[in-house]
This record gives sequence, C-alpha cells and structure tokens, in this order.
Amino acid sequence: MPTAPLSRETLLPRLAAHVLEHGLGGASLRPLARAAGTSDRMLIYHFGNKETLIADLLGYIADIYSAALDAALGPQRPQTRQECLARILAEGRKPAMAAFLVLWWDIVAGSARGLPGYREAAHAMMARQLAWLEGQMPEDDPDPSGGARYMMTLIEGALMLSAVGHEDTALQGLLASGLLRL
Amino acid sequence: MPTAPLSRETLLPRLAAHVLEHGLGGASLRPLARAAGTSDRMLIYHFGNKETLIADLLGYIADIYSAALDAALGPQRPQTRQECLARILAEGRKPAMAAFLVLWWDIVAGSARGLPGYREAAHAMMARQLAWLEGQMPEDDPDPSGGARYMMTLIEGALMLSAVGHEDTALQGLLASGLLRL
DNA sequence: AGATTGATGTAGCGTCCGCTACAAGAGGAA
DNA sequence: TTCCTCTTGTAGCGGACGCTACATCAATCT
Repeated sequence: MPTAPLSRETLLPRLAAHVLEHGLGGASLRPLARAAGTSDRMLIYHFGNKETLIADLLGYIADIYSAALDAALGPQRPQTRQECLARILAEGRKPAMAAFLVLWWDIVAGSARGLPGYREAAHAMMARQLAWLEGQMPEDDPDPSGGARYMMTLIEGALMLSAVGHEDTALQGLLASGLLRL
Repeated sequence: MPTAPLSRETLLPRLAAHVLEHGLGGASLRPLARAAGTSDRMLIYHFGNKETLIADLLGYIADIYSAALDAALGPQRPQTRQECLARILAEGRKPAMAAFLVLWWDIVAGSARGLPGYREAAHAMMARQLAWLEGQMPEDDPDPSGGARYMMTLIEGALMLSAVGHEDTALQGLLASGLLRL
C-alpha cells in the first residue's frame, strides 16, 4: 500500500477538519500535523512557515464555504423576503453549520485585529454569502441588491447576538423587523 | 515613596489596558505582569490561576464598558429612530471605541467557543448595551422594546460586516433598512 | 518578645512552541 | 554509474508558557 503523497492540496482538507473542531486560536503545528497524519517538520516543509500555513488554510476554508453555499441553493427561489429569511435561518441551524460558525468568530476576531490572511478570507466568505443571498432574493423584489444587504446585516447581527447568549434578543429583533413571522 | 499596594482592584485597570491594546488571545502571564508593574508570580498569588484572572478581567471590562455607555448618555433623547441610529453610529466611531471593538470580537469568539467567563461577560455587555439603547429610543416610539432589539440586531450586523472589510455592505444595508439617511 | 500571617523575590520545573540542522532514501538525469 | 533534487525522519535548539517551592521581610496579634 503506497502511502498517499503529501502536498498542500492533500493536507489542507485534514488541517481544515482539525481547526473546524478545535479552533484557530490554539492551533499549533504538532497537533495540526498529528491530525493530518504527518509531522510538524513536514508542515513547515510544505508551507514554509506557520503564518503561510494559516493563510492558505483560511483561503481553503473560504473555498469550501463557497462550495457549501452552492450546494445549499434550492431548486426554486423564495417568493417573499420572509420566505427567504426563513430558508436562511433553517440553513444556519443545520448541525454542520455550527462548527463553521464557531470558527467564523475566530476569523472575524483575527480580521478585526489585522492578523495576516484573516481579513482576506473573511471578506471573501462574506462576499460569497452576499452573492448567494442576492441570488436567493425573490424574483419580483423591488430592490434585490439593497434588500440582500439589509437582510445580510440583520442575519449577521442575529448570529452574533446568538453567539453571546442573546438568542431571544435576536429573535425579537427579527420579529420587529417584520421579516420573520412565528 | 510607598509603593502602591497591589490587589485585584489595583491590578485590573492595568491588565485591562494591556488586553485592550494587545488582545486576549496572546495574553500570557509575564507580559500581563510587566504591564501591571508586577510579576507573574504575584498575578497567580492574587488571582489563583490564569483562568480566574481572565474571568475576573472580563467582568471588569464589562463594568467599564457599562460606565462608558452611561457617560455617553446625552441630555435629551432623540426624537426619531433615524436620529437614534445616527447617534449610535457616531458613538461607535469614536477612537476609544475602536480598541474596544477589536477586543469585543475576541470576546465573541471565546463566547462562541465556550471559554470560561467569556459568555457571561459578553452577555452582560450586550444586555447593558440593549438597556442603554432602549433608553435612547424616542419617547413616542410605538414599540421601544422591539425597536431597540431591531436596531441592536442591525447595528451589530453592521459592526461585524465592517470588521471584515464590508463597510460598504453594512452602509447599504442600513440605507435599505430606511433607518439611515445620507 | 515571640509567634503568626500576608506579600513579595528568586529560581526553577516540566511542557509546549516554531523552527532548523543533518542525514538518508528514492527517483530521475547525465 | 554517478549525480542531483525532492521528500522525509530524527533530534534538538532557544525560548515562552503556567505554575510551584522556598526563603525573606514587615506588620500584626497574643
């Protein structure tokens, strides 16, 4: 049985799985290497240094996030903004999304602090989500661009409030917006 | 000249200043101690262990955040939701707020990940901000409670988008909400 | 006075960190 | 064959980490 060749491309999926589970903050070379079935020595060999590894990893995670959004596209568009929001909230409640969200706040924090690679990855992921959301807007919506950005702002605010235990505040905020019906 | 006595109370302000500048992620005992004019040995002596130190520090930061909000209360309430939002955005653009915001995303990330003390501090800070916002709602507002939560959700979403370089998306989202006029 | 307690310094433990030096094997090129 | 390059293993460097052992000194209490 030949051992699979190791390269950036074969390593990144396993590294991504590890940070999705354990976060970016405490991600150090030796645990990452163990999760990827190799050694810290080889991670440095393939990526040059840890900073590049993390930047590449963030780029890869942005890519698989895009792919997940593509896969989530339903066959037909919602007919109202309310329906659109309901779909998105349902999407965000999927269990696979939970790990992603925890990692997401790591990325936002790194972006706000200016860590190399974080802002680019976060920006790309949001841009992708915005494009996806625009594609999900009702066909007869009077202002799909503004509407998508409005919903985006609301959704991200609700997610943040939920992350700090203010699910109720988020829920009432969405209700008061008129975009959510119980 | 007698040296100032060291205690949790005298240490916390200096520790808070340090994490406001350097973040929570890389906060380790020796740099924290240097910033507070003492030794790692004494930090452990006063707080027991690092986890308790961070939890106490987060609580203290939540307190000074509350005090900052109190100080920001204007003499008279705004008369419309638009004016209310404009005030809050102006508040958030103050330079002192910038360091706070960077730290805030650290706290949100820790809260999402379940680190001890983070969720409590984040929840308290959001609760305080929500109360402040309710007090800022126009006196004749038809639904101050729901309106405050709605604006809160929008504002936090806009802050997050700004943190990842999507200031334009946030701006257009707020414009599309009708709560912001240029 | 003698004993007790609290606050602090010095030194160091064991562990993890990112990274490197060095050697060795495998496979292709001359 | 003889190189040479790519890939990998082993070992370890210097430093930071959280934390502890131990001693000291001043203040307080009996």
